[in-house]
Amino acid sequence: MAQNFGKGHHLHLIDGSAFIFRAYHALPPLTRKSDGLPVGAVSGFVNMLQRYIEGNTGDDAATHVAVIFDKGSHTFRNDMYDQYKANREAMPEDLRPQIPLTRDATRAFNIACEEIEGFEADDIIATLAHQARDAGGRVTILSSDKDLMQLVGGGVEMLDPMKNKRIDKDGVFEKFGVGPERVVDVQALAGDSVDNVPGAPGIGIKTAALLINEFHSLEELLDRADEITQPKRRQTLIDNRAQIELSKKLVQLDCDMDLPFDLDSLEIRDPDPEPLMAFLADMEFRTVTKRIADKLGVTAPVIEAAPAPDAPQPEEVAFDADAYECVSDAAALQVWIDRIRERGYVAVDTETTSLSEMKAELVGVSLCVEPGQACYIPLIHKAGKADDLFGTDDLEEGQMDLDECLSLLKPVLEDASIIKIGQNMKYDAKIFARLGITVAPIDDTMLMSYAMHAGTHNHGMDILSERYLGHTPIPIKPLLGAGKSAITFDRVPVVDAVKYAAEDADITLRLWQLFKPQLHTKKVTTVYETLERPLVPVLAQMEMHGVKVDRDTLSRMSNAFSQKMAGLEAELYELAGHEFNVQAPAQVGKILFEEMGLEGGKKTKTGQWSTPADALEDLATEHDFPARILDYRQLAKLKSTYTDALQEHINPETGRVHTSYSIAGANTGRLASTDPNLQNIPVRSEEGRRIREAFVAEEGKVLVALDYSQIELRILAHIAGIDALKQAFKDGQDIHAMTASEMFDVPLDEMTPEIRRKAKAINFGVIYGISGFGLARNLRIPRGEAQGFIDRYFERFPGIRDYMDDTVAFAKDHGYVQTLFGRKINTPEINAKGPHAGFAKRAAINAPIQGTAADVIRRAMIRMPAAIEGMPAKMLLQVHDELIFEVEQGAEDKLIAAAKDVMENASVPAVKLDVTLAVDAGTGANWAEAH
DNA sequence: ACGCTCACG
DNA sequence: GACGTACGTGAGCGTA
Repeated sequence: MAQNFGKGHHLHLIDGSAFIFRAYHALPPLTRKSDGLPVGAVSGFVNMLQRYIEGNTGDDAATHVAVIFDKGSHTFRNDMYDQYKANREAMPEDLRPQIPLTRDATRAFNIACEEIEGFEADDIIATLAHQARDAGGRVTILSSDKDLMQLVGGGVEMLDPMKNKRIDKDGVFEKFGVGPERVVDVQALAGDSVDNVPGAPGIGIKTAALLINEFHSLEELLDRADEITQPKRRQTLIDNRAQIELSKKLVQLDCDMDLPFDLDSLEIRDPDPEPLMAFLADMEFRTVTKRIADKLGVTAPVIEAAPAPDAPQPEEVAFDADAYECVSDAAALQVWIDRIRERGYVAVDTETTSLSEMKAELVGVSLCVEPGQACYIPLIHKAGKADDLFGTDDLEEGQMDLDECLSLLKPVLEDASIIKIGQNMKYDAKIFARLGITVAPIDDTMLMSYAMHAGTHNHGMDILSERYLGHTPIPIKPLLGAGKSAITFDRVPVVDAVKYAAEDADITLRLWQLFKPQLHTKKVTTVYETLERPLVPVLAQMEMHGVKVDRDTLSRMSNAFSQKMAGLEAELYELAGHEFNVQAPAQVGKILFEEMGLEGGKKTKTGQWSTPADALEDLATEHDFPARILDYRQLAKLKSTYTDALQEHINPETGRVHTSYSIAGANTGRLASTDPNLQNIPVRSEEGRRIREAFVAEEGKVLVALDYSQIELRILAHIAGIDALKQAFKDGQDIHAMTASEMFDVPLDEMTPEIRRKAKAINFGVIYGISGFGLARNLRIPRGEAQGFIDRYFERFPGIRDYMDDTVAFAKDHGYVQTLFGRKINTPEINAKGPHAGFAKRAAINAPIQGTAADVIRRAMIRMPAAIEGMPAKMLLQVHDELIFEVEQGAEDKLIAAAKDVMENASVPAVKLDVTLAVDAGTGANWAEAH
């Protein structure tokens, strides 16, 4: 039979099961309205197929494609080994009925869908890949399954759809340490716990690769096993020969199956709209049906609305960008304002010329009062085209006058009886504040999501919309472009802006309707209302105020650094004997470990030499070169990240630096500071600390810094109930010295700095979920000794061990951990197997401690404006356990008394701690002095 | 865009 | 000696 498939053709093989499981885990458990059939995974699967089809263009586009599925649970491998895949978890109940639907979905898209009883999908993929390769075509396998890596090579590649990463021969080598043709040999030795392939006990991928590379093949290795030098390894291979040979058969894919179809039958076909629409309508997917209908240029079928539920469901109204209204005069806006007053709430979104609120100009405002009913009010869109070099700055016709719009909106935005809903409302509130409007009261969908979902995903609008509304928002990129040719939003034509901007308000309103009741069922309403939402106006004020930074001080330091760096550079070239890029770790590593021949060099996972500071420090005791590299790096860091970059952030209008705090950035409840990050200004080194001298108080004022002393250890003492620690804090003792005394049986008056240093490291280690390895590395002591310290610590403070065990157990039970104030931090990875496991455990142990400390300072910040009202003082910055104020000279004592009181009592009345919270204060003309 | 390195609590 | 490890962040640089 003549076959057409050959050179120039490109076959895509999609691992269907992988798609299904990803779809299942990525989406909430959606059900079909009419009968409650679970369809979440089908919906995700359909979306992934649609996205795949849309993305299949360009040079890599497939000419042939098939989705390959497993069929039946019993395969020829079970006949060889009855334990094969025996420890697989059963398929979730609500996924099982969706499996056949994914086949239907594939066929509905007119994509070939293949499965064969008694074989795994991997075998079909292997056979097809070989056939296509032999015919001279290209093959891409869309999967991240390492079992398929044996197929790579000769025109066959893999594509990890999750990371969008192509895996070629080099990629396989990275994973297995051998080429694709020896992958099965390595797998046979290493075994696989997921598939329950036994392999050789005690041998993993690393050792297996070593052996195979030495003996060239598994067969030769087994025949010559007696030549292996390590006695234990030799015996293992001799004893387990049969098991290893069986393992190889289990992992070896069958690439020579008799297939009842040929490659030509997989040629790409356009979807047939009729059956596709019928399938989607049957699944009752409203949004995706409409989107695909638009793509295909057909009318979407009408999907019957579900029988009336108690509350209007957000997803009942399809998104329709053409339905949004462009408001261009006062009369039209008044209609919207009447509707807002009628309802008592409105979703608001602003469009501006910049992401930086202190520079951004308001370009337009969107409003939404009901799902699907949104408008956009364009204000200053320019008429000139973006690519028109002589583009005029004349305004486009049909826009509202800015002042007129604001004067109409102001009473609504400030009306105490109308809730203004936003996604990241701090941004919009600052834009309005600069225009004289104080937006209140507010709700914020980003913060609602953070209160419910911290730890599971981020809280940007795109991700929330996709996850919880099943709708992909219109992307901004095509409107603005990217890179150098990017334009600002005021250059976007009004017709396009309306669709994009109004949709954002629409999405925000729908998310609000969905999230609001969920806050109650997830029991985080109090967290949202007392720890998240009230922080918005407080942070907005701090950010707008900014901190004064002295440009001359920074500029002088930059120059001094430049000179020193030039000197060091010359010295380094001399030492190396040639010029090189001092800032490129790969080149530094090459000089150290190849040219100079130093020992102990490690490589990173990308195969480059690794040159972190601690490794260089060890080498610096013997050699000048690494010492000078360290000197250079410190200066380069200080100059580029601080003395140079900070100058760029001085706002020309205010002369101050305005950071932005993200409330929902860190999973634990901590804030994060960006643009610039003012939470990592140097302090630990003398040279770096001087940068804080550039953070100054205004003429006639001083800076005041107030910081919690040992707050995390105090919280640990409370949560874990460690009486000795509590007592020490009560007595105002040196906590690390006390720990050292307990552990090493040294009386306090005989304490040495060295012993205290060890105890301090252990105290911190405990907060981070201590491990012998980590402590050993930190203290640079042997691992056994470190483990000994930890054992001793747990012996003296048994409550700590209990806290750790209980916390991990709680996380495994509930999928989250909690702070003392009820903040939930989700721990989706806690039941993971493998290297992920330890990571998740330590994060779970740390989160309640770090998170409670974060809650405490949040409460203090929220109460601060009222406590210092009337004082000539402003709160400027937060650095996790520290607050920085600017206050008129003479008023500092009064401020310190008031602010300290708020901070020390921040936990009450919600939580009464067994330990007191102590706050240290400092003042000065600049931050270095105040700290 | 991503990995490495390093600044902070 | 199977694997990789202290917790939480953001920014600048080099390399692809």
